[in-house]
Amino acid sequence: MLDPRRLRLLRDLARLGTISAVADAHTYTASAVSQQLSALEREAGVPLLERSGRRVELTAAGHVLVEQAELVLGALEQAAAAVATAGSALSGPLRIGAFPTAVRTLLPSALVALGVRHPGLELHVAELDPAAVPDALRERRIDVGLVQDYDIAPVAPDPALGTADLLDEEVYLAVSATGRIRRIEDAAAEMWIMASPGTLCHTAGLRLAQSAGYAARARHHADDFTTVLALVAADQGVAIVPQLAAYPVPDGVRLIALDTRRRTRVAYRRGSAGHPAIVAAHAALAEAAGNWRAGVPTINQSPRGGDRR
Amino acid sequence: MLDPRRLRLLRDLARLGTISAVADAHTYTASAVSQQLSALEREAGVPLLERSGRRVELTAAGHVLVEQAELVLGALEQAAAAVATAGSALSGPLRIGAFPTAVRTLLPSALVALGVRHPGLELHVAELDPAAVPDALRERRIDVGLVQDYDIAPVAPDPALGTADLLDEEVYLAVSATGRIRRIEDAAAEMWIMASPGTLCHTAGLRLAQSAGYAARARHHADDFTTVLALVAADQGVAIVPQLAAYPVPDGVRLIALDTRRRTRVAYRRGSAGHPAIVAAHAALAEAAGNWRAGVPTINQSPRGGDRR
DNA sequence: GGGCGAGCATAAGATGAACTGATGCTGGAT
DNA sequence: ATCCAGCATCAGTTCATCTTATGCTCGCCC
Repeated sequence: MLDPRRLRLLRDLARLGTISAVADAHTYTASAVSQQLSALEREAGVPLLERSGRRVELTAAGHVLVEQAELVLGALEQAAAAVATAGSALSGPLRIGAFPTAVRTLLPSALVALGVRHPGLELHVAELDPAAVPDALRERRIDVGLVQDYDIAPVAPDPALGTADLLDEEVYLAVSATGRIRRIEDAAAEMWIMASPGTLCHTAGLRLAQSAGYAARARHHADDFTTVLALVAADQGVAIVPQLAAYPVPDGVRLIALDTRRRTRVAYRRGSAGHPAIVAAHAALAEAAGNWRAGVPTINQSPRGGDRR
Repeated sequence: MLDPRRLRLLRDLARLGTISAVADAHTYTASAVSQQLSALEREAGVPLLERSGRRVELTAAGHVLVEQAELVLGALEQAAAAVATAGSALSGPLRIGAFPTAVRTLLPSALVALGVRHPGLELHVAELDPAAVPDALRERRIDVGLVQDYDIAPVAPDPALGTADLLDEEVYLAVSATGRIRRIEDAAAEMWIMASPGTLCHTAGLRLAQSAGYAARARHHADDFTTVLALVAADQGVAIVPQLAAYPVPDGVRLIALDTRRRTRVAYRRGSAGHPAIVAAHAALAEAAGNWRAGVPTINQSPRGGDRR
């Protein structure tokens, strides 16, 4: 009988490309992964890997088994969800991964709500960039995460995940309150405060500037929007800031509405949508998002923006 | 992540009723099964069992998980079949369970064919009564088995198995060549040589006598048809004998065609129909059955029998 | 071409999980 | 009341998984 833990390793090898990368992802040594995959080959009765230079590649049979592995792992997720639904009370760990702004703004009240409604749950929250959420879910480091996309930086859906809508936000150019900038086009000569390269915020910033006809000149990199806004207030540059991070607007900062929006979704492993802990987490987060939405203004004046509202 | 070996134990507990029976079926101790099921409860996060007198019963959540377990186990079988199909050559064990007459008549040539076509296969044959085949497949003691039913003793399909047609045989009353019996109705006063109670042959024999208006008087029990026919030839009684076991007809034995047939099917775990080893085994057995069919006569004269041919 | 590091496979050992055997408790049948 | 069935738990044994060490091949860069 094929072992699901080994199937996961094979699946992740197909995705990550090297045994070392899989070992890192699972906090194992490469040796452990190598031996487990050899054991899987013996179980399967056919070669699944072949040496290719320093690396290994999947054989045709290996690729077939990766596809089947997704079905098996999905069935296991569904089984776990079904049995949790049938149980009378939620218990056990629930690991939530969220980006820093959400941890600051949404998670406090969501955790309180979850703790009151389901005292048996062990709640764990970790800060995690949305781009890292799919891997963390796949590798079972978290059970629920937050993923995002911007109009101007769309993200393809990941087939291993299910998602549910949480937030749809305006996006602003944050500028000094004493400056003369009226539109993003006026910020060509400004210094930009950007997120770390590789993050979606960074990509979105680059593309927004490009849409306005120039390449953003990055002077600072900061991922924490509280820090970003403090720099803007101190006249150290301009920055792209989503709605969730913009309020309360610090003194010295003015917001200019932009022609894009950011969407945030709750993500979980496909098959686990019905798991009551996932359902509960989504409900608590949605409630927190609703409360947040009720407390912040909307400043987008564009006809397109209006249509969206 | 739920462990499939534990899911199998839970599934088998639902079917067998006690932890001791599951332990016997898996050649484990009850203690090992108890501990593994406790571990499954911890994995699942809900109680799956509750004490009921000396025994345990499944909770509602336990029943839900048993249903899900069948899906998971089926997905694993499919994965194994798919990867075996993708491999270039068959290798590994193939365990075939067959009733003694089939082992004697069909298996020799089937094994030769398999050995020639797939030298990487490790072939294992065990004698196994058709009534025991479903459990043996479920418990992975065998990979392919032979199951049967008679018109007069139908057997409900087992949802955990897939099957494929192999043989459709005549059924005879074997009597002494020197006797005066012409029909089964004439055998009311005869001593019967019957199979062991609990076997399908035994049940079919009882029912055939009942259909002829009397209760068969069992004097001997024997499961080996070679022995049965020797006893008939020695005038020790009459017996129900299927076509596969009847030929070559020993001296001193006469066959009377009966108004029922026996069907034999190749059985395997559901989901594993596409496994090339199963495909190969079925093909080899079907070929052997075809060869056997070409070498034996048919003596059934009844219109209904003729229709069937 | 040589040196260095990446990447993997294998062997030996350490650690954790699965299984056995012993024990004690509850229950069901006689 | 007695005996045996059935299970849960504990302690010990056995087996599986993971780590560490080692050696090999490959690929990149100087």
